[in-house]
Amino acid sequence: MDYPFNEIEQKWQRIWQERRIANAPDNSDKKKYYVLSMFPYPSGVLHIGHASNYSIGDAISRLKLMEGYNVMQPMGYDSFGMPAENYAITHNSHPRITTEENISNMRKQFDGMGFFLDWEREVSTCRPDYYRWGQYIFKKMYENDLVYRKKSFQNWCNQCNTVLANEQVEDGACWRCGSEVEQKELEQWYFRITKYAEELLDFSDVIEWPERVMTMQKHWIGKSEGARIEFTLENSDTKIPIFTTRPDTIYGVTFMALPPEHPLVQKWLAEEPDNLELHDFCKKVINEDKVLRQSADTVKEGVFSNRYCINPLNGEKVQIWITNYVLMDYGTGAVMAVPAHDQRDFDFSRKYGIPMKIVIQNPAGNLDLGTMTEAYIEPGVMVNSAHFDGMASEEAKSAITQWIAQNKWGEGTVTYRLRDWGISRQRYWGNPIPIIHCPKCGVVLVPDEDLPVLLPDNVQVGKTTSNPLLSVPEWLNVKCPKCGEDAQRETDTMDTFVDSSWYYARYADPKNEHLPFATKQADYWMPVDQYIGGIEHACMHLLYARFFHKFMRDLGWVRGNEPFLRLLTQGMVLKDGAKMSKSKGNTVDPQYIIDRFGSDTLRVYLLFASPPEKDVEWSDEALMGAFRFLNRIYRLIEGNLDAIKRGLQCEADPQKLSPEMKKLLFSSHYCTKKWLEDCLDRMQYNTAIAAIMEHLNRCISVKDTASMDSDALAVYAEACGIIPQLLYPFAPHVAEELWQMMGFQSLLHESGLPGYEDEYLVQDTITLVIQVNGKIRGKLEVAPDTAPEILKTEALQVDNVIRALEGFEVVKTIVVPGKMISIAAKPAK
RNA sequence: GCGAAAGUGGCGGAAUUGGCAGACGCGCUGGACUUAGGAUCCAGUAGGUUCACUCCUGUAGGGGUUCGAGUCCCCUCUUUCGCACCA
Repeated sequence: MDYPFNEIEQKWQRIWQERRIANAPDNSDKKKYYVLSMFPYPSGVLHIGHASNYSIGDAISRLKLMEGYNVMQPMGYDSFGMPAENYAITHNSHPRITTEENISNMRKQFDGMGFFLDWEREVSTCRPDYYRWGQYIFKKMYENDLVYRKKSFQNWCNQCNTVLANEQVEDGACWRCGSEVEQKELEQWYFRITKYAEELLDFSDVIEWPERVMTMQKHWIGKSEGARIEFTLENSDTKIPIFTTRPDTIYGVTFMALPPEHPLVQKWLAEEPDNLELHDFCKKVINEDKVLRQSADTVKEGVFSNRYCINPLNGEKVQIWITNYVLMDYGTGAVMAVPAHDQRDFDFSRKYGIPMKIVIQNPAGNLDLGTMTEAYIEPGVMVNSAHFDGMASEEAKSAITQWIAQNKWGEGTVTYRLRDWGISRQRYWGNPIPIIHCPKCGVVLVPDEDLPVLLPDNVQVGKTTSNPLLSVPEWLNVKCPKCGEDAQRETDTMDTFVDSSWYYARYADPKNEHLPFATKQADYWMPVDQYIGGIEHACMHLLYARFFHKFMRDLGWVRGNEPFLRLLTQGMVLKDGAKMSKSKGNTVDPQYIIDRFGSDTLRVYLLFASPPEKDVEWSDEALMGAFRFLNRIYRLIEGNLDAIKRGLQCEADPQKLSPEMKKLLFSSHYCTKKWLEDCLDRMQYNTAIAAIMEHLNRCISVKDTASMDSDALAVYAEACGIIPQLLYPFAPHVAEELWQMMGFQSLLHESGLPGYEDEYLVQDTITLVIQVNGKIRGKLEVAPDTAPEILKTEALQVDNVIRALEGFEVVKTIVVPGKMISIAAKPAK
């Protein structure tokens, strides 16, 4: 018979709810612990990935609860965005309706898992009581010069009518509809995240983040040190600033490389309408897929501009080329090309026959233009570089930078790969940007008292070819808050990553009607102690949230520099070696598992399969193993309930125990110790569960409880009695049930963490291994405190050791306390 | 191309500080039981050798350090991930 998981799970879910165990009070004398899992997009179905992710968070929460913390684990929905809008379109409905339906469906499934979640703190980003404060934060950023509008070239999909991020363009086509992506010059709203670039590189205030994530962010931010140098356009005052990390190569500049988007190039295009070569080239390059164009294997191309600029250091005339390999939005958008010492410039100059000049000689001194097959990019000795000749090139970097600064040609500077964050989206289902465009006053912020700018309901999503917001005149047309004249609302909505950049703070004070959250609440709850989510957000959500947090800190809203102290990047649940997805048809429905085996079984399976940060391959058989495990526990306790209950009233005299009971006593304490280390220090729940299994096997192997004396009963009851406590973080329902069956009145988390005593971990005898020349040749049962000299003597008397030493003489004997005796021997003469 | 991580039985994984490799689970083999169940219980399960004791081999491959290496060092291979014209 299977244990009645269904009944048990419903019962305890009801009791937890009635007792409000997951509703964390804001004012408590207890220390807080804030556990957060990344909130889901409300697809309407809880999938195995959610179940896995949230089972980890739940285990952590319940452990911290047992430890005595005031634990908050909230949940919400990332409900704005294209998926929600498209879902509504395909279901011929409105996203507000479909989203709320989906949320209520997901909520039921969450409840079925029995997660410890504070639903009174629920947030949903598409609800006005939440997005209002996103608009408020936008305004604060605007007022602090962190928001600006910029015209630039963007990936544009004609079919979807919106800007696409680079990663949403596949082989030059829209990832969603497959139509060709164009480059469109658009005015877009940007967040000045680069202002925090330097600070975002600093992780000294996080406690435990995966090295991998920090490295990814550091690479993404991509700090490089170099110099900004101004070249002057020939016969003109126009300056062309460049950025280089190699000022030591400046005497080797033979051409200047500009991208077609460069303002100077745009100016020349306008000046020379008949220059077809230039026009065709620029048009072609600009319309190329950004991703393709930026790939390293794209062939370098360019056209000569018929113009020159002057190298300020030596006054040399330098050809200006328009090329496809320079990026407008990195550095200054212009490159001083040094073909002899940069591979890209080398390739380009060989193709177009541009001169080269060696200015750094290799250590062998044999670098020669005639024989070079690739650029020499290593350090060396300066040559052809005026008074810097003879200097080591590494040294020359700073010397030349100084020389440049002294002569006011430029200065030493730092550039980041990180770009400002384009947050404009030309879609309906997102947070409206609280801006009004007035013909007279220009860009005007919507006054606080008019927030939120509500999304109008009466749009027909998917029916218009442009942003649906443009088709709602009563929403679009407003009076300017400043001058009262006719004006229009901004129709761009915000990237949904904006919504998720501060939700963790809203949970601290989710119902606040006057502020995003009160500082008092934030002071108590922030920062998040443990954050859990997928690694795919390493350079997006996790970076954006850190940026927001630092901004909110600068406003005085939060203390501390980091939003997430500890980060756990959980693995995925795979099936047939691939991520589960509807299109592949390899999904497993958690509800199906819960109905047949219960949520406790699903949780134990997921947590036991591997350490939390690793991927797990789904296995029906292994799931059954988890189910059998819980059944075995249930049978053990239910079947021996009388003995356990009696035993709980007894105290054991350790001196009077049989060897079997001594072993059981040891097992209880040893298992608890291991469990505590695995759960709290290492967060490795698979081995914690393995420890429970081992202990369970030991308990089950003890038969005949009927004839036990009171000492044995006490030990037996303790051994069985700790199991519900140890099980609680992983299978809370059945743990509570068994705990109650044994007669305890309290809820399990109120029992505190189980403890162990060192005195019971001491064994009468221990087994030492004897090695001869690194190979195991025997074992020795001894008292733990046996002196090393005695061990050495005894080891040499073991039969097998004697045999192994025949014809050898002992050179050295090493005793590793509690572990082994290692004998080194060499052949006897 | 650059950078990072990883590679352990038939499978998921364990071995925390260099100290009994394969804990625990799945699967498999043999047996017991019968309320015939997605059951339970017992025994076994890295490979080879042996009736058995023993012995030999074994943590991707090769070398090294050490009394002792899955663990540390060097080289090679494979896989995964990230970045990929960032001047």
